[in-house]
Amino acid sequence: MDRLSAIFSALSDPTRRAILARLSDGPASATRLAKPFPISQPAISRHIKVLRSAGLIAQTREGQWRRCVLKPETMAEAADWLDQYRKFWDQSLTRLDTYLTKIQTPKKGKIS
Amino acid sequence: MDRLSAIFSALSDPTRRAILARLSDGPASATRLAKPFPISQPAISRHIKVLRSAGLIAQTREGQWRRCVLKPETMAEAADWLDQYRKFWDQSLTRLDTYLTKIQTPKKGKIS
DNA sequence: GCGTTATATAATCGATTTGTTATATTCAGG
DNA sequence: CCTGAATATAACAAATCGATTATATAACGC
Repeated sequence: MDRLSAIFSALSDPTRRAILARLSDGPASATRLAKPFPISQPAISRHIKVLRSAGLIAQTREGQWRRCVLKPETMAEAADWLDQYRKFWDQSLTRLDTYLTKIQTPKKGKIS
Repeated sequence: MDRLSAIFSALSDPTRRAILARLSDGPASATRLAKPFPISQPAISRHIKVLRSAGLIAQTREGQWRRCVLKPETMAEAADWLDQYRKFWDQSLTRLDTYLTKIQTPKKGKIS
């Protein structure tokens, strides 16, 4: 699977998004991540594996447990893709487009 | 399926992302959307259905064909979710931030 | 109405996903 | 070493996905 598909696919599960949300408060072990969820430990382990395969988190062995941390640069890849479309919904950003258009066409008249 | 999951899931397929990319150039019929792809018409029809169910596109009957258009506000929902995490990766400035910084400090200087 | 075009739906198939329980691995501490 | 905690893996079942072919629906032009 291509990288972007893996990222979006990993994000398409509410449990995994909740795990990411938890990790935005700081690193945590898999056991701690599992706590809020009514599913088994192996199920969480697989969710973690999906997130790791997509590059959204990293795990480092730390003695007995494994510390999970966010890899935000991977989320940025998804955000960058979506940003291609930002101009279609975010009128306020047309300020930027206007600015860029201006500097690209320094003296000529209408920008429209 | 919850809305955000449906959106990310719809975005997790390269064919569907290509369809959205094509629609960013303007509305198109299903047949026209299908043209670049080596898969059957029903397969495209289902991809369109997935995108429509997620709210990423809309279709309006237009005589014999159906006009597909982007619904960018739905993409904004995914972008908004990701933006919660932007602070984790975006230490430096985005283009917009750079622009806003520039106009806030009109003194000029290095463009780099 | 008829044939053509555009599109959706149904039936089906194989691959993937998500959960389960059971078991293995790996480390810490006595 | 042995026990227990933390985590991964295996084996399996049910659900979903993405593709196919065949068929249905709806509108157009004659």
